[in-house]
Amino acid sequence: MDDRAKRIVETAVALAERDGYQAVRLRDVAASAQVALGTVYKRFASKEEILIAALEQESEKLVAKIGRKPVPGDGPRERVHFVFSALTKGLLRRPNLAKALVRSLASGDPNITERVASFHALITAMVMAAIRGEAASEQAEWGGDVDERERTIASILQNVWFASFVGWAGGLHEASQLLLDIDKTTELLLAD
Amino acid sequence: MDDRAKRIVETAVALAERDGYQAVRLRDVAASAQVALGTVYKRFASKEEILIAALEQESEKLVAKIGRKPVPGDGPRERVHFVFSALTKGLLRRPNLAKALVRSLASGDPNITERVASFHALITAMVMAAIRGEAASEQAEWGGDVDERERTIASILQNVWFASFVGWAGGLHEASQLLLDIDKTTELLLAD
DNA sequence: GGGCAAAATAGAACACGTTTCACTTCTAGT
DNA sequence: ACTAGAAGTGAAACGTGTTCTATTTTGCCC
Repeated sequence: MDDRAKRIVETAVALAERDGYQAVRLRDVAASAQVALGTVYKRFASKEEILIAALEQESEKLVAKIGRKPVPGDGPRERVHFVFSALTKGLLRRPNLAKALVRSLASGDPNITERVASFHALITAMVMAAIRGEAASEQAEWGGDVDERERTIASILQNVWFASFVGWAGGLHEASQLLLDIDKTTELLLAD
Repeated sequence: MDDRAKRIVETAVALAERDGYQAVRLRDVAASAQVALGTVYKRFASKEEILIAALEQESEKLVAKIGRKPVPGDGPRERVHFVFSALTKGLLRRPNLAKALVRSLASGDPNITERVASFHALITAMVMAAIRGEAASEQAEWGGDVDERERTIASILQNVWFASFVGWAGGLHEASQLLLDIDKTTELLLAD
């Protein structure tokens, strides 16, 4: 990502953080990033793509924070709780930004399908690492020997978290519900 | 809902069915429903509200089809499968419409929060009925004696289905994945 | 340091959701 | 029937995502 693209994404993040999705007006983004509107569209095909790039940037930061070391905690449940707690807190520190990013994730825009899939895969991988008590970055080293049951459980947890996240973003419930949902699910799916 | 409102929603459904969310242009809706644009906005606050009204109409039809009789099937798993299968097939019969409706469900628009919550509650209630082998419409008769564990399981299944539905709408996977996700989840959560 | 292709720019223009407004038609109560 | 207020209409206008174009600037090769 070149310099201008970085400025564009950072500006979009700043605007979303302050006032949410609708505040990311591309004319404002361009002006604030000291770039012409045409340049924005040379780098990004749409507003959604800018926000997905922002999501990628933010998730890299989160992974850097919590994905390096083996997940702490005495059992799978505790470790899964830890990962989702860190993820959720990390994102909800800036709720307006978080809502804007979820909105892009759930937009259904066919042009960002691959990147949405990558995000989901990233979360699933982190959850699998948590179940096993490994560091998420070890994922790359695995052979093909992933336990199918663990993958399924991780995927369910990822789906529950995502659905609950969308629900929070839409005002269905408080942020605390996110972890409640995850905890209830792990209680039924994982040994202590 | 008065006559004009009905025509508006029906027109929106027809347009979404043919060409998806973006094809529901409100000027076209108004023209096709033989109504002025101002009248559309007197009935509905936004495009999202029209589509949510369409979702309510469609889910009523689905409930009428599958919610009247006790859910068929020999065990909770089979019955849950039946309900989600019917729901999914019913919606995916018109994929463009289904995508448009999911998009509204996941839009995060704060003005439709209550109706999104109602939809989720409806699905959850149907799943609980399926677990118990009852008819969903019996729900109203229940006292307060809902089994907390069953409610939790139903809610998890609802979340998984919704997340998978959003994934399908965004091109992440085929429609068949929806039922696979549900079946894998019930295998882990419910006795046969 | 001149020339050229690629990139960037300013700004107009377009599409569509949404709002507004001036005017007309209904409808209910008398 | 008459009238006041509600509802509907048609058209214009605005905001913002997106596209387009003519012009300028930049980076690079000789």
